[in-house]
Amino acid sequence: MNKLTLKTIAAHFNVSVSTVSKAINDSHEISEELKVKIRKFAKQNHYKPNRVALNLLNRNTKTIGVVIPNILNYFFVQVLFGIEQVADERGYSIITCSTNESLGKEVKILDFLCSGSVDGVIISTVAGEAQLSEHIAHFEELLQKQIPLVMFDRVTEMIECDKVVVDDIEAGYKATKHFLETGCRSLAIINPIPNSSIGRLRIEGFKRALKEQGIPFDSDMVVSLGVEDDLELTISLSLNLKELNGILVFDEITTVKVMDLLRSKGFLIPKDISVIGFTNGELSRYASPPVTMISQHGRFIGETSANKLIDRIEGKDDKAKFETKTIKTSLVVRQSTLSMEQQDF
Amino acid sequence: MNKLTLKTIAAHFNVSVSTVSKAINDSHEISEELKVKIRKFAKQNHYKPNRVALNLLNRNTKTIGVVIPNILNYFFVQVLFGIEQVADERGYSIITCSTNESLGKEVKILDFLCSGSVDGVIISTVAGEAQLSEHIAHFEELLQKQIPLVMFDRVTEMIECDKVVVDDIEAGYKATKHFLETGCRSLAIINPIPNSSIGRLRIEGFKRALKEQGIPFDSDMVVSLGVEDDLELTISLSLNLKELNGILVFDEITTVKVMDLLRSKGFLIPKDISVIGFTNGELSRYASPPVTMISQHGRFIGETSANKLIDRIEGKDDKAKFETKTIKTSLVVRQSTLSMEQQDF
DNA sequence: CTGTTAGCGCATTCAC
DNA sequence: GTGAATGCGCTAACAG
Repeated sequence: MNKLTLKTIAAHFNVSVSTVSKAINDSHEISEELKVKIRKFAKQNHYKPNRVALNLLNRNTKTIGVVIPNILNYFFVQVLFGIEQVADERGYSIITCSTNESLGKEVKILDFLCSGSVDGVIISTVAGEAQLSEHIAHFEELLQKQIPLVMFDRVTEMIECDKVVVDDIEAGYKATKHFLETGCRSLAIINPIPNSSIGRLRIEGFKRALKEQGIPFDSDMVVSLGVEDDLELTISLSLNLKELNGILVFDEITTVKVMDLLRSKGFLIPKDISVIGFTNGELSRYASPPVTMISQHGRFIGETSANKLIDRIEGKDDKAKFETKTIKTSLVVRQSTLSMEQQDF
Repeated sequence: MNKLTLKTIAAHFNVSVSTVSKAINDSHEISEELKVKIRKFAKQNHYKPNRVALNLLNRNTKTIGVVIPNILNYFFVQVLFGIEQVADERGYSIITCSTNESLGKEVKILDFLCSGSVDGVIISTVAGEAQLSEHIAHFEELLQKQIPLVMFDRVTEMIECDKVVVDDIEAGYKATKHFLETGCRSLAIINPIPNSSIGRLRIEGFKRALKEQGIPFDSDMVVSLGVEDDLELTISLSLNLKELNGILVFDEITTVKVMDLLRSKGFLIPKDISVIGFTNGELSRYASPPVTMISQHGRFIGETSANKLIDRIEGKDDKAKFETKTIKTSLVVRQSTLSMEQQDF
């Protein structure tokens, strides 16, 4: 009973394959009697049309490929969750690929995704702008094959497609302003994603907020942290913690690590140093103290991306020009920063 | 240039489709000259064989379906990570489905997965034993279609397949013993997965450890927590916190929530009440105090499941009887429990 | 009402 | 060396 196909059923009833097909699809062309017989048999034996065959026939797969840099990062999981929701509602499955922050793997994955296994792709690329200028071929292949593409979060201007981005300038501005408003004026940034353009944008917002208050920006305020770098070493080499009273960190896990480090060195948060992080996940909520965070609304980003992609796939906005949607962030104020009132005294 | 197929290429060179196919697959039957010409053209235009067509031809998809109850749960993400690793190494893709703890959705998903889109399935079922006895059909269909199936974590004896389980009895025992050894003898359990058999096993281990010390077990010690239940209300109705000195919680997020609650009621952890949780994720490491946890080694569970499934798919252990692998847990001791030394004085 | 034919894209016989 | 024919499982157009 391994393979139950139209053919098998046809043989069983001594009719033709197309008759069975029509019967199962409830065509009016087939006699009621025969239809009932066939459908009953099909139901009993759990007949299901082979999706692969249908995919070949319809030239679609009702599947979308999702490519993220790291599945252990809560932000991306939130996005994935949003995508999953929408995909499910609209009748699509998702095939998830993690690049583990490796450009090589990203190329391999995109190559694979070009081969007809998916109807469209949602990606947050691992490639920084420098790398992309040399290594953009894997994207162009997708575009050339007319496979709809939506980039989110880590995007690039070098590729023309729909995009869903966070308003990172505003996010950096908002966080910095909160520092300033609560009396923290000696600030630093820790950037664990130095290759990505989003870091640059957040720093842009940081600068803007400083400028408004007439505080000069100095590039020493920004500490880049490579994947391999030791947090403690890097920080002790680059920052004079005693003079700081606010640190902005660009991802969630690094945020709590920085807080651990500060505590172990005897600093009190937020009394001595305030901390604001990015990505409002569970870690921030239950860390001690609970962390003031920029929420990028990952789930909403996922939903937006998925809806846009599926619209594209289904040709709903066939002629519409590519669109970049900007998702506003929120500052979720908790106890790792001083309160406004506290500061007033 | 949308669709570049063998046919297109054949037309371009005025040869037959099969010639092109052979040329591209480097068959010795084709003249060197023509082969070079065709292959060069194919490369330049990024020809890629259509995977869907190949799937239909080979009757496989090199894809495995992964079904988990909740993608926002760190344990499952860890497992997913492990599966992804192995799948990638062995040339498979994964299609991820989340049931959101809904049996109805699980049925739908399994139904979908039966239709030939995957070569095998890895699942942690949402169904408790009671539900399964009424609702096992969706699994039997998979088995009947000879689609290899591996269950992990939340498994059931009612289905015959390969399984990867956590040694939950031992885990419950280990955690309880740690309480007892650090002087906590008045214990309680909070169980947010009351439908699942794994809760029962952990409680089993709990009882065993109590018995060894001659402490009677009372079913009031176990508090079940439904998805909709309010944590604070349920606890205040069921437990007398002042008399307790140890709480064992069966998942990670509930663990930190319980700790938050205890703190807000003025209890010190671990001085007044010790806490041990399940799933050793980031939350536990960075909570305050860092939490003593049972680690189930989710990533390893994922790797083991994926390897077993792919072995099955590729017929490497065709005749081998179904196997249940038990993964040992570890107790990761941190500061939410008293230290042994402390206790000695 | 039912069956025949054709084709989705590909690889694999088997003729020539 | 090259090409025609076959079939994976299915649907749709067209005959009967």
